[in-house]
Amino acid sequence: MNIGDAAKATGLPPKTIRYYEDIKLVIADRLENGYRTYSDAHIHKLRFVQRARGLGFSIDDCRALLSLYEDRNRASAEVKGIARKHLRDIEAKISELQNLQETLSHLVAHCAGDHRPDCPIIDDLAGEFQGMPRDDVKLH
Amino acid sequence: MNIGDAAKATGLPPKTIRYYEDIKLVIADRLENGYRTYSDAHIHKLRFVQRARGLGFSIDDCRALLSLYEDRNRASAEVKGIARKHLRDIEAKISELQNLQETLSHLVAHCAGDHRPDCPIIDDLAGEFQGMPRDDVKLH
DNA sequence: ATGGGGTTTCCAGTCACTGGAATGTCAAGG
DNA sequence: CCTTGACATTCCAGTGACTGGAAACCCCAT
Repeated sequence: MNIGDAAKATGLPPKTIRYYEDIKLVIADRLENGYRTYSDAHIHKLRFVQRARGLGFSIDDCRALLSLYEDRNRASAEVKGIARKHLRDIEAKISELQNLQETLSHLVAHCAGDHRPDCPIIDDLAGEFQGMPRDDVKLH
Repeated sequence: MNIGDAAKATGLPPKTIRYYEDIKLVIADRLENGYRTYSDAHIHKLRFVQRARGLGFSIDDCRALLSLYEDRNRASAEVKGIARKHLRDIEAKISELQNLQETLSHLVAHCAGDHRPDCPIIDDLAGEFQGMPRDDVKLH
């Protein structure tokens, strides 16, 4: 199985598979002609990485998870630790984005969005509130 | 006002301010000795960009918003358009992250997280469900 | 004149790829 | 046997938005 078939089997682009080899994440065997060749075990690992990336794990997380995956004697606590940390990151990101969403949707709601130049969005970005006049900005 | 004071006034690191000049976002004047010098108008623009970036607008968005900010005759509709698109992006990102969160928190909840090797997180990443045995993965 | 802090430029690195160029290999068809 | 086309290889560069570091320059106080 060479790289094109591996790409079809995993859904990863060939470029990405080569990249994963470059960074020593999943290393293929080579045929005599120099072509990469993929066994079922390789395909499994690539799919594993693909799923982990799809869940937003970093490449370094994937590296750790992959080595835990290959270790029959690992403790599940290690895996859970990585996953929990990632979950916390996701939750932090969500609430950060929700704050942005709230701010932005207020701004958008209060902007007439017509031909007139008055715009609360711009005013907010400029740091003016309650109709404070804007400093005259000199354009050069 | 040179770059260090501009940094203090805006909260942006000097490196970032230089970078913004590099990409022609906010261009300082120069003193005879080659030092950048910042007027109040420059500071306003930098703060404007900082706020917009803080709301997650891309540099390209910032560029557009900044030129609208400088245009007294702009229509607020343009600004609203940019902000609404950004809001849609944020909302999409939030729901994507919420899906991840749900999946991951289920997985974490079902993982014993102890010394034993059985781990539903790894099993899921490996693509196995309902206790299907894992293919023997040959390690090399 | 010396020291310390600020400033300049330029180059490289981050993360996880992605695009493109130049070259090499293989199987099928004429 | 030769060509064609689809695949493969490597290497280099670019993405976004900075950030770190090196070498050199400038200014002010002692």
